[in-house]
Amino acid sequence: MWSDHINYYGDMRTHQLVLTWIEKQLSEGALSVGGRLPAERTLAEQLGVSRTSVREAIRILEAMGVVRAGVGSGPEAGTVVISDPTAALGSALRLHVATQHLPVADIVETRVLLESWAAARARADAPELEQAATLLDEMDAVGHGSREADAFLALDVRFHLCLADAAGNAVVSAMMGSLRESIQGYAATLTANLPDWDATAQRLQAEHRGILAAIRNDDGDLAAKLVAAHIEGYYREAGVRHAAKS
Amino acid sequence: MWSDHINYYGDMRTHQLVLTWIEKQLSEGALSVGGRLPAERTLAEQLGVSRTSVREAIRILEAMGVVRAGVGSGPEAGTVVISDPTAALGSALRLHVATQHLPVADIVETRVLLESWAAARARADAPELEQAATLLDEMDAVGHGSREADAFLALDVRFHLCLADAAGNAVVSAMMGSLRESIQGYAATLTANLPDWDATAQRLQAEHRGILAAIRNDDGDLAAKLVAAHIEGYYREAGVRHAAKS
DNA sequence: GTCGGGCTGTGGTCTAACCACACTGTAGAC
DNA sequence: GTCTACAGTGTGGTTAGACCACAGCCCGAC
Repeated sequence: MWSDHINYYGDMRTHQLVLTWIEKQLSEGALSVGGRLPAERTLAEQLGVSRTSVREAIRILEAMGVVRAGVGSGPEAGTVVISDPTAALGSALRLHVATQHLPVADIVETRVLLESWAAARARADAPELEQAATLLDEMDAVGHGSREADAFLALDVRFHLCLADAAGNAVVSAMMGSLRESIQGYAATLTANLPDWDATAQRLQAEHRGILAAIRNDDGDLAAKLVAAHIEGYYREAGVRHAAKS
Repeated sequence: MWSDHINYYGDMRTHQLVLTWIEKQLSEGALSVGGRLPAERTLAEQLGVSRTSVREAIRILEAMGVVRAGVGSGPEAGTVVISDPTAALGSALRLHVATQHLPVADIVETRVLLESWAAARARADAPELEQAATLLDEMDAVGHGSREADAFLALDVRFHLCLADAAGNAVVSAMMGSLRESIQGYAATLTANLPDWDATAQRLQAEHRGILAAIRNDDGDLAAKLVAAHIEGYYREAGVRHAAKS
């Protein structure tokens, strides 16, 4: 039966065999986003492995943001193929930050790099800019006080992601989102260091509008400079010495 | 006992509970790189879950490049904490490329972005440059013929990683390595498109030396330009229209 | 026609067992 | 005394089988 096939993969661990099979299906287009994997029991029987091994492979894919598992029956149930690269990169980066082998400073630096590039490259007529403008208005609308800082920051994240999306590079967008996610918990605590949140929020908003205006004026260089200053300024104010490499 | 604790995490899936516990240990420094996780059976008992769930969590960490599992006994055995962000990002990107939701063009573009930045920022006296020079000599030494192209490309990967490391940003290095890995299979087939591999290899080597010289002369801007031209030129010659976004 | 309750198929979890592996220590041969 | 062979021990790797919760579906009672 499939024993020859198994032998070909030799010393590969069982769940890796399942992963290879699924990745092959994806590459060949037999599985695509929105499609559903065979049921775990079915897949196990098809590949001649135990359900446990199939589940381990699916767990990995789930962690990678490639599939989503849902119980029950119906269209929302089963294991369906999605595509959420941000989730994968984000949790990976977060874990490695936890091991303290990825300095937060390097993450901030990379974020500046990616966002500057995105701002410089964003198209002035990108539809994402409309959404970005809406988000800025919402940020103005949130009340004052430290309690509201979280809401402000949540909108801030989406604003920056909109700018990244406007550059039209899915990889850069995903990486930016994951960088942001990986230090989200970190950034949230930073607001406590700020002497005057209201003043900071107003300054950030002014900077946001300056960046948006620069992009809409097709002044990519200016937009990139403003973004870099915006991010670095925030972390510097909150007490992170990230650019002090020397 | 731990039931209160369990209730706190409420609807969290069991393996996520294990993941949370391990990540907490990492954050607190109770576990660090080189350390060993408790044995699977022990951990299962400690956390009050089944070994299955513990294994699923460990599988995810393994896929993320956070741990390495080894059978047997002795210092090399057991589940030990490592830190290989490149592995995580690489396989994640590769999988999403397979779903065709991450265009190869975007990956190449991002690679140009990151490598240009790294070249511009690399220190002229970085020790990694020595290694890079050695790699160039080795590339010269490999024989001609398409059979040797693989060996050449393998050294080429390491050369570019050296340059990235010279910039001193772990996140950028990891992302670069993962980008390269995610399209490795893709890039290998590209050489078949080349009309004259020997000529291409010689040109690449000349460009490599030019880049290295620029970095050593502290001419970051030139190095960045050369790197961008180097990468884009290769893919263009091999038949990838990646910059043709318009 | 509407409501209720089983039926079915999905992932989620657990238990218990076995295997392969690599070291470790000890008993025996020399 | 030293070396060798081998059983012991602890590790991850894998499997089978069972049970649960969930969500949709279908059919019968009313």
